[in-house]
Amino acid sequence: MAPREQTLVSFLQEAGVFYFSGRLIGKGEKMKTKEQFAADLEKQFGEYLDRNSIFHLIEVPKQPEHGDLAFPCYPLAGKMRRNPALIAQKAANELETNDYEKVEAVGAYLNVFLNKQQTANAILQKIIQEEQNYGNSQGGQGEVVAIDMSSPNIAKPFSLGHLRSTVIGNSLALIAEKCGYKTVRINHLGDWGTQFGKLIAAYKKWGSEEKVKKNTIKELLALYIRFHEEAEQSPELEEEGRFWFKQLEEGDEDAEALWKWFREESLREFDKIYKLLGISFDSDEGEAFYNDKMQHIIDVLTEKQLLTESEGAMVVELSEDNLPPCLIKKSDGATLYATRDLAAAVYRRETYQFSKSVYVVGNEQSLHFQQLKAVLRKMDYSWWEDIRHVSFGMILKEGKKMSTRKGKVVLLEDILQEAIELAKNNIEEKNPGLADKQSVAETVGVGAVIFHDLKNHRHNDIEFSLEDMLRVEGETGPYVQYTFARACSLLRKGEYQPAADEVIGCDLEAWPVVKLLDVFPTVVHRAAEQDDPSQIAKYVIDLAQAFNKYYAGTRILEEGKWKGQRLGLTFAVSVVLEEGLRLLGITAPEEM
RNA sequence: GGCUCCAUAGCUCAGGGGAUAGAGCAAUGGUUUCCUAAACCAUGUGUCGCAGGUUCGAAUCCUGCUGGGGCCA
Repeated sequence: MAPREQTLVSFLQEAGVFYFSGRLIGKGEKMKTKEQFAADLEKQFGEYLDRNSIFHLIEVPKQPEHGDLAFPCYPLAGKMRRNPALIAQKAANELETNDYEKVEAVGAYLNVFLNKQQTANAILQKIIQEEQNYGNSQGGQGEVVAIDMSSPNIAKPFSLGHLRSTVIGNSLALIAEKCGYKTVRINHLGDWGTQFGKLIAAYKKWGSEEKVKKNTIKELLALYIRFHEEAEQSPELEEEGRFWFKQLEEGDEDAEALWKWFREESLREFDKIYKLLGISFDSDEGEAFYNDKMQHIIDVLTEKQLLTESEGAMVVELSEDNLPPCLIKKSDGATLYATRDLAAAVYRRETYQFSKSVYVVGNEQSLHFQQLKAVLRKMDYSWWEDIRHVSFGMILKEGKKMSTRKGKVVLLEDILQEAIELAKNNIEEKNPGLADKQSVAETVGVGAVIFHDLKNHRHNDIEFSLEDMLRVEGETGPYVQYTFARACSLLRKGEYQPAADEVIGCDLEAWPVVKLLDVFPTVVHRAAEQDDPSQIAKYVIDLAQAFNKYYAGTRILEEGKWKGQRLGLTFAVSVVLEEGLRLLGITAPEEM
């Protein structure tokens, strides 16, 4: 276990939160009840199982008719040499029933039903008091997480792969912040490489300033493609490209001015997307930034005698790690990705003093990151362990990797615009009186695209489907947003005022909702531990489904003694849905 | 060839030792004089890729195999 995680665990334990076998149980009534249940069982079975083992065995049944907590008696059967069903039966009879609503033996299981009034009141009060701070923790206090995310290539379209990196990285940052960490979002732009030599050459031949200004990415991409097409006929073009890259490397004014200009214009276009996504960065120091920081790396490697020569190139041998050698310098003296990333890692460590450095980069680069860590370890940087490659699957088209070539790419910006357009049509159709239609449409359209990306585990490849991305019904972002908007509408119409001292009860219909609300902090922790935003996306769907079911069956605004309580529940749901969406980087509109 | 990831309903995916394997989409039918129908309800579907092993118990853990993706030479 990494040191950082140890601090987290010990902190949580101090705070009264308990951590058992990777499962984090939030502080609160339910946990106390689980503890209590374990203690009660220990009284009966202490000579066969200790309390900790009992606690482990207790589970939350999938079927509600099996109660809120359950204890399987199979393990006892072996030790006691008795039929497990009989053990369960006997335990049910002997268990003090006044602490629980109901205790039941079903087969080998001992099922326990909690006191709904009491439990619900505790959970709902907590949420009503804490509001958006519900689920916060302080495990990362004083620590910094650096997150390498997005990192598109200059002069190329913003691909869907970069979208994944962007939204996953942003969500991980938000989750880390909720756990008390400081974060640094780094946009490691692909702004260097031989392709810029080619681009400069192509621009000098065929480019137009006006066109590039008007439509930067498309124009630059067209120039790049034309360069490759023409180079097939006239190979001397390649030579020209190399010449201009050399000029660029040597600081030729003309070349540098063009490069800077390409970079700025591209960034300006990317910013439109980032603005729509609601994401900003703390640093956009890309590959070029490390040009003057690589020699230092080579010096250190040389000094530590880690470099070996292989076919004219300089490499770090990693056979002891069962890895191929890491190329540091090519035979022509040019440095490589690895060298640049080493320089970046060192720079980030010195600049941010991170306790964790995360790279949200595709699966296909996992070997590269293994090598990076191995080399850092050999360089005696103790923090090599704090580097984490958070990988994700690819976007596929017809089962294959999407090709960026030939200009036949789907532009993210077009997808976003289409999603927004669709949302706008829906508003016109369903809620034409809505104020601020455009901004709600943006929120919902963008929400659909982000949620679609985050709802499944990062590791899975995604088959590209515009239809799926734009879907707004079922397990989607707009579904959750809609549920939130409905809850807000109820609170407005019911003129809900939070009353901290009011006791909030719970009927049978609301119980599944309450149980889900209780579990939110646990879900946030799991998402943080596993670097997995999909945990939160799935949770928020579950909660929305549970609330919609409740809504369909119960008249929340009906006058009467329970109205205030139903609104209290509605408020708690709205708080958690909004916060859950926020952690995914999605805004929840109050009306839609 | 080496390393790695994946395989669950027609499709997209949950579930990561325990009770009858679940959602969404798609299909069909129903629900609005009533809190936003982007909703809710009902109906059908499974050799959990194959074969062994561990266990009282395996979709879940281990090994092997098959098929697919990716990375490296």
